[in-house]
Amino acid sequence: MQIVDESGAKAERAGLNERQNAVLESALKLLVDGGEKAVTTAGVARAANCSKESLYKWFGDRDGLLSAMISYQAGKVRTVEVRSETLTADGLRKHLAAFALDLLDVLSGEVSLALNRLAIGQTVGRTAVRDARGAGPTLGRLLEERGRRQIGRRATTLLEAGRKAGLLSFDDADEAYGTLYGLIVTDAHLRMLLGFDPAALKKEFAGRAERAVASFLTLYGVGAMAAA
Amino acid sequence: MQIVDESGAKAERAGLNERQNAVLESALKLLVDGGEKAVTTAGVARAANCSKESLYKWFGDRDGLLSAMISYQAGKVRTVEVRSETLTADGLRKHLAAFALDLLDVLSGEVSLALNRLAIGQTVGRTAVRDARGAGPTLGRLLEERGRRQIGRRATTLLEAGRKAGLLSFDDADEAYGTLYGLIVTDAHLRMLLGFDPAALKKEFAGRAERAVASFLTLYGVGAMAAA
DNA sequence: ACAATTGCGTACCGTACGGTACGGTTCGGC
DNA sequence: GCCGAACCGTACCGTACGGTACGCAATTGT
Repeated sequence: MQIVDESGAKAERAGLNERQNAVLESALKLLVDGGEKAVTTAGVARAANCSKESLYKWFGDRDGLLSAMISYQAGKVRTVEVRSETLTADGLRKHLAAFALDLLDVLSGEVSLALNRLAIGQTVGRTAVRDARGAGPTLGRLLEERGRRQIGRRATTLLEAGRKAGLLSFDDADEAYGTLYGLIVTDAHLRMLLGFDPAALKKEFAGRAERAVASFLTLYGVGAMAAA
Repeated sequence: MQIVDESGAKAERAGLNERQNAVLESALKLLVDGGEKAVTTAGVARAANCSKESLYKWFGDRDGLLSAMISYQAGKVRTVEVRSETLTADGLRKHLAAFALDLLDVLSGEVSLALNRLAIGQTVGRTAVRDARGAGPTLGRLLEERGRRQIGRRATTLLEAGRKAGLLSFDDADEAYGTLYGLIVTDAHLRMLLGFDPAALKKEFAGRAERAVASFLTLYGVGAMAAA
């Protein structure tokens, strides 16, 4: 396989060319509406109009394919940086609300749910089914580092900005973020992973986000900020 | 709630005799340290010293076996009723702290984690892999109803008692419970499901529970109760 | 125009698993 | 002492999947 020039329009994520991304897209589609068992090498090859041999050449292994799917999807998530100065009380509240909605949106996404199910299904004990070969990091680790970490960074920087602006008060930003996360998500994520219809929960998202932010500000807000 | 060991004489849960419970115990052991793929009919039969034919006679199906495993394990969880009268401020705080610790304990249990992984792994979209035959409710539903529901009931009755005693203030008990759950668990459950070592998290349980209860009381406590 | 690379389609192999069938054995009732 | 039921151990069958090999078309470089 040769490395094609990177100037090709878009994508080219992580050294994968356009064709391979298309394959991953097909594989993700299969995963979303068929579960892990639907992601067979033959099935992916058929769905993507490529040969199994190419799959193995590109991804080395079924596990390699699965890992690539996670990395590929994670690469799609864009975090929006927040400008730390000019942070008013109402601005912070709005930013927090927006974050809450984004978080719920991401977590309830079909692809996200499918990938989480995949990674969890591969997990056993505190490691994961380890292939004979080296087989890089666990799928769970991969998902956590590429997914949750990114979102967490965005949140903590926002919280730090709030503290610098004298609007929030806390010792440990990570702990505060943990609280915020818990208030927003509660057990909705797990229930969706278990099959609860996301559509039914999505209707509550707005209210849920609002209440979570209100509670969070009650706990960590300074002065007027803490008023419900 | 506590995990009781009913190995003595009785049990006979849900129409299953002692022998079959022993088989389920073996199957759970296999699941815990081998993941779903380790629970093969032949493997269970070998581990339990029974024949495959008996497995099929008793549980009808591999899915039936998996369902029985969930039901069986869920039957072990006993919820401790709380006496609603004579509820002092400090008593409520203690009860909440105890609940928080119990919740974290249950969720971090190896068997619980393995079963959650199993149910999640079987889930696809908003349903689950549906067997040819009727095949009762989804494993995810089963797990949610027999596990989470029970714990939730205990919590909500405790919260109701607190409200009746004039110590707490909220409109919707379920919503308040959701907040409590989120404050306690945050994303610890998901991370453990993804393979994060529970032992590493268990050290924080005490502190985490305490902080969660304090935050909860700040949000929902009445008067002196709300003081950290 | 020719050679080489790439990749598709398909056929193939070994294995592992779900599910069934069968012979032998234990155990309780009569 | 005999009978039937329950059950164990094992062998067996069909299938599906991961992974590899091969033949042939298309594309690319020279």
